Amino acid sequence: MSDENAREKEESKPSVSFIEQFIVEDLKAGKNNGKIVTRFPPEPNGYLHIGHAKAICLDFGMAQKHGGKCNLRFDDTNPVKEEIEYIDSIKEDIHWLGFDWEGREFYASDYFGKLFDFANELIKRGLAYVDDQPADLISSQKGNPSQPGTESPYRNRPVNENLELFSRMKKGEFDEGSRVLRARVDMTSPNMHMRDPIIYRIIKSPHHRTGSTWMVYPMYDFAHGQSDYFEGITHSLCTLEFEVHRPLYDWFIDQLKTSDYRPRQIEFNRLNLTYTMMSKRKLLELVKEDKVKGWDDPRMPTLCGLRRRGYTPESIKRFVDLIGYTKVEAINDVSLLEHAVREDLNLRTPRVFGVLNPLKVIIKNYPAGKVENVELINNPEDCSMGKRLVPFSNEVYIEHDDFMEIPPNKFFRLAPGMEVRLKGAYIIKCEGFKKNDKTGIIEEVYCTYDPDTRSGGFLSEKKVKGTLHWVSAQHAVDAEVRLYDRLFNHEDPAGQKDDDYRKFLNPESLKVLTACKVEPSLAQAKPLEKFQFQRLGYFCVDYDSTSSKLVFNRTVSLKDTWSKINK
RNA sequence: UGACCCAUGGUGUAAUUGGCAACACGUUAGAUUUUGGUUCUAAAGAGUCCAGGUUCGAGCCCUGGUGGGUCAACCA
Repeated sequence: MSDENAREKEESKPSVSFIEQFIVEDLKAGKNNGKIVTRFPPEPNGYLHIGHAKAICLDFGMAQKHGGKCNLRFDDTNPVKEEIEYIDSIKEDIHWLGFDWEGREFYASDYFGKLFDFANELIKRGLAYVDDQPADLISSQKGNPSQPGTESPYRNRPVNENLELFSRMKKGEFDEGSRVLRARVDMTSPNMHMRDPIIYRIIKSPHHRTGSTWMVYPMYDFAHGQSDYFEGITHSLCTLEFEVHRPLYDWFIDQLKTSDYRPRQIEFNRLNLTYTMMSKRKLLELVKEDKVKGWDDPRMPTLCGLRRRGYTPESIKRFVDLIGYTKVEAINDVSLLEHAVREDLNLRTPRVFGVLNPLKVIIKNYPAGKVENVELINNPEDCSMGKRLVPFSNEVYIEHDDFMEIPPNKFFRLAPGMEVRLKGAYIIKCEGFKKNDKTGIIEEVYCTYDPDTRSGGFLSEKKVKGTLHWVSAQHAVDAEVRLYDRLFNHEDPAGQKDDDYRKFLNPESLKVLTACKVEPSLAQAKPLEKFQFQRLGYFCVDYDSTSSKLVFNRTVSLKDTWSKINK
């Protein structure tokens, strides 16, 4: 690339999402005193997944880029679904991604008092009322999207009565489901959310933070926008399905605001990935039904699952950056995510030798008992990562797939009469092999080596078509390797209605290889340490295996051009 | 028979706001390579859902269609 091109490429500005355009316009117009404050508002009812990462990158990223702040706020308005366990995992995952809320850790439950006061204020203004009807009746009175609703008989209840009933609801004098507080908006609105939405319901389960102080809890619509307002949020970024909630969001803000300040809700498209399912509820089912081995199962799209699988925060952020934010309901190809992780791992991981499916090669003319340490470059992409010594001897393991008795065309590896280089060591030639007559399985391969072809040596320039990775048999470290395929074999299990996603579960999604051999240097590898097993893919050391062996999770395979040739 | 939102190569996004449709992934071919990886080079692939309109000029603005999505939890 010429200097000019390089400069041009570097200078070409990254495209700016429509959201960022809105933000820049607002800032320019001096809205909200020219400040930007965002928030990331998870409900603590599950683990964060890569879809949340998309939101996190936007919420924290926009604030960071435009000199603002981003709060962490737990949307904990429904005690029956929420648990403290999730709060800790959420915080850990956000930090892992590399974002920080700088101590601004808030909870919707912090505002229960203010929210309650505001509800009473609405009642006094004739904008809210207690409805004594059961859920199904209220629901049917709402009509349907093409037919207006009808008003509740309690809609015009006197203010004092409303005030008293609501106060008694709060104290727990009534049963769950017996009464609700509704905003008095417009039963004929074409927008269902404006048809006197329920804003408070009676729940008697204790809340993980406020205990049994409250017997009434605000609904999402009555908590979210107001919480934004209380925190001084300027841009409330959420996913597309909340678009129809925006008029109601604005309606409450209108009742609440006392100055020019007002938060603005902007919606963007949710992340969908092929062969992946992102519904928290269904992910929870997978965990509970033991379809996977926990929230951090490396096949899960959760951040802890991806982390355990070997994904880096950088690769996830890069991916999010690549897919962008729009209002189109897109389905993103997992291959783009895999590209992002390969791109990152290629630069940062040391290359090592590991053999997943060992086949013993005996080098007949190499002195038994002799050991040479051959020098290998840890990472050709980054020479600062140095070199290491790997022991070589007369018996080595190679990949079973790297030998074929009858090789097809363009097979560049070992076969009778063929020569290959053992990377970093010698060129060897196959002179014979041992085959089990009953099973037809090749059990050993016999070779000779050419002493002059040692890497860096006299005839090291000699070319052969294939270069194999290997592990000295006597020095090899036993290891277990877990290969993960996609969890679903359907491109879009997320699009399936109800619980259909189960029938797309891929029974082949986990393969455990227990006879693997890896080079001795790996004996000291630490949990979550990442490597590229030469010619095999990127691997990550697992952290809590039940196996006594070293366990590796395969993050992702290398791009495999051979299988394409083979087809 | 409603309201709101959306529509650009196979996929995801761009298009200086009305000026020759670009980038990434993927695909194909070639070069390099002691990883069939990486890197590099090239190619194929959309004329922007449809029909009108405004304009010298429309992916972008207007009108009308078509297709898809969201909304009728005391979930968020």
